[in-house]
Amino acid sequence: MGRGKIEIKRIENSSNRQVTYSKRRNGIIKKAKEISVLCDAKVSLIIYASSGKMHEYCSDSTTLADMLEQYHRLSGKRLWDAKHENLSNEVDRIKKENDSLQIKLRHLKGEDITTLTHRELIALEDALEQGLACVRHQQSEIVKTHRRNHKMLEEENKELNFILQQREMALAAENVKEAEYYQRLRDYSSQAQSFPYRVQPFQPNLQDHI
Amino acid sequence: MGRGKIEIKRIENSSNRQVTYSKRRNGIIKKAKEISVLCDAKVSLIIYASSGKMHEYCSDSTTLADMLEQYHRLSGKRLWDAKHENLSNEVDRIKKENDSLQIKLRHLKGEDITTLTHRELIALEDALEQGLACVRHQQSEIVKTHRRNHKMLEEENKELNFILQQREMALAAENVKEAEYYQRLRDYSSQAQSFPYRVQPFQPNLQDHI
DNA sequence: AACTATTTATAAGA
DNA sequence: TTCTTATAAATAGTT
Repeated sequence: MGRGKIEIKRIENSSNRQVTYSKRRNGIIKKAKEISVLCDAKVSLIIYASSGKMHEYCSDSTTLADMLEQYHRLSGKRLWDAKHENLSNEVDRIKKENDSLQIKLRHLKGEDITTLTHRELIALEDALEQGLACVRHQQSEIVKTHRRNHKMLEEENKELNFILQQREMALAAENVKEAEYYQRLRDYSSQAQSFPYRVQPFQPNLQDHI
Repeated sequence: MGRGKIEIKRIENSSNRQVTYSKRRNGIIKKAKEISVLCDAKVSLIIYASSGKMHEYCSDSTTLADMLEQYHRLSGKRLWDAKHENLSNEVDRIKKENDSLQIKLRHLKGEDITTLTHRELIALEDALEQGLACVRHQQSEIVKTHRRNHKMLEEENKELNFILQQREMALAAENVKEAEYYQRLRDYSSQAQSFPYRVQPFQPNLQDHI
């Protein structure tokens, strides 16, 4: 449709191709709009020019995501990447694992065991007994540790008490010395000014005991 | 383009709409093919009729999945993001649940319990004890059932044996009768041809005893 | 589904 | 790109 008929094959002239692309792209999008209005249809249209530029059209009544969702439902083909599929599979796998764990857990708690065989019950009993043994062993370990700690604290206490005592005794001795010194001082001063040399006041070195 | 101009608005006549849809759908798809050949473009076109039927076109040089991948690259919009995200979250959630179940299970088996507190160990011990109690109760139930079944079989056996005995006794009685009959027969024949009437041979009815 | 009068799209040119 | 216009193509209404 135009001044001359054209063959439907790649337009070799690049700028011609570009112009035709632009015109026909608009044409298609117009047609898409028209059919979606006239016939109540949903249309999704994505066009990439060879240049890489993208144009899209999607009917007002829907979204591209909706269209693809519906595509999946109708055709069964999943358009999105393998990742999605992988995730789906993983969810299923983990859910199954989860269920089996839940069942095991319930069995160990003694629930839902009426369907178990004699053999299974024996295995379960063994597991429970072993678990119980481990738990009790661990409890006794804790008690032992507590005792050990308690003992250590006690010894430390004793030692500290001993040191304290020593210091108190040292302090008492110093006090005695000091008392004697002041007594002597009083004795000298009662013998009047005749005392010929200056006496250094006593300075107990408390730093050693702090 | 047609016998008369039409306004671009929903065609109310249903069959008209259907016909127009069909014609224009073909038209668009033809246009899509043409532009993709003439201009080296990639086109993806999905159309849903209001009836729900789907038609699609995708340039030979590509696939719908490719188109969407490119769509994502060019527009940054992931069309299935929400779903993907949901699945991811679900995987994470279930994995966490799984881990916690695994840990609980290991604890019940007496593994990895060195980090537990005294309080936790006591709870664990209680759970194990209760589990063990349930399992043992179930075991005793099974034994009881077995015993009951055994008893029933024994009684059934006894009954069958009794019936068998009765039948053997009946059979023995028949045998005695038969022997007496043949003895009498021999006695008669030893008294020569004087016996005036024909004797029916004895036919024991064994059917009654089978 | 086929026909055809008419509208619409567009190729080529400016 | 955009406008113009001759012509090809699409299609609305009809059969």
